[in-house]
Amino acid sequence: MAGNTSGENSETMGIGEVARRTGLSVHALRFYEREGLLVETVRRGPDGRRRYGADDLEWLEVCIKLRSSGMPLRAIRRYAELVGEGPGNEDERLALLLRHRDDVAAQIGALTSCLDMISTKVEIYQASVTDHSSDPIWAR
Amino acid sequence: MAGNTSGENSETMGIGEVARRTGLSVHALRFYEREGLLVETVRRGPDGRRRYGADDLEWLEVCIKLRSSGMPLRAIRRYAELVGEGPGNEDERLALLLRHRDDVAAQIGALTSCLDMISTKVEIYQASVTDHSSDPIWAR
DNA sequence: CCTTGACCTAGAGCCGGCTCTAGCATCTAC
DNA sequence: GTAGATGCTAGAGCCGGCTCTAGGTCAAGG
Repeated sequence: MAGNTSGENSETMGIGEVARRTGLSVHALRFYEREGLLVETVRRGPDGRRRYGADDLEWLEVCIKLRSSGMPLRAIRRYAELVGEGPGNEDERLALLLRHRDDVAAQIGALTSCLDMISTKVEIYQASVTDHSSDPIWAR
Repeated sequence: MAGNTSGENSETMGIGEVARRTGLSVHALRFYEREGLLVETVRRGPDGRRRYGADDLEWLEVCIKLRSSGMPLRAIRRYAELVGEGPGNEDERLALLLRHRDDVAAQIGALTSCLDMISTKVEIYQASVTDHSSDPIWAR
């Protein structure tokens, strides 16, 4: 059996295992690394293959959350750079996070307003589906 | 003065005016029409130019809300088709809206969880920025 | 030995959703 | 009658974010 495919609690994982655990594709993992999202490039085994540790996994989960909340790769890269530079730039990290927090809050607000509209339409259509006489409602 | 650029309450508007009012670009407006998002193709003036009515504007606002909540153009097109077919397919419109409503709710859920993570980090960094002694915190 | 499977790099390709360009028509105001 | 604004079409281009391909390495197992 090649690699550590089924390694449940191995100290370091191959890229396939990380893909399984994070839900990212191996392609995406290599892509993220090329794009500089990973604080430091992943360590390699003596065979030149990537070996991920638990810390890498944790950081990837952070990246995934940032991405899934719409942070562009550029910004995540910047954050990773700041983290990689070590202590001393907490103010900049904070500023970046605050900006993104506002952004996410705004997204939630916008989505909530969309949800309202959709729910209103849903109610209208539910009425027109159960009660056929309300067909000619001017609903779109 | 060409067109009805400043028409505040004109019965029909040119594409530029609609762009101003919706925030979409004229390019995007023509693009949306080509893509079939507009229920029926926009009426034209005798000069061959698009004339938008208040109903078009309302529909565009719906499209904008659907788009901004992440509904793909394909789905909006489908919804527009259903609306364009007139009464009789309310069940299908409803199904489509319900699917999207679930989707939006899920998005809000995901974003809220991201917001939590970000807020946690914000707190950590706010502490480390005000209180310099907490620098060596293992924060990322 | 040879197959299988996990992994590697470099780089091309793709998809959604616009955005922009070229080249032209029309209208109004000066 | 010409400048400037507004509009038209067809189609090319762009950007972000992956995704996939080609061609190869390496280790274990049968």
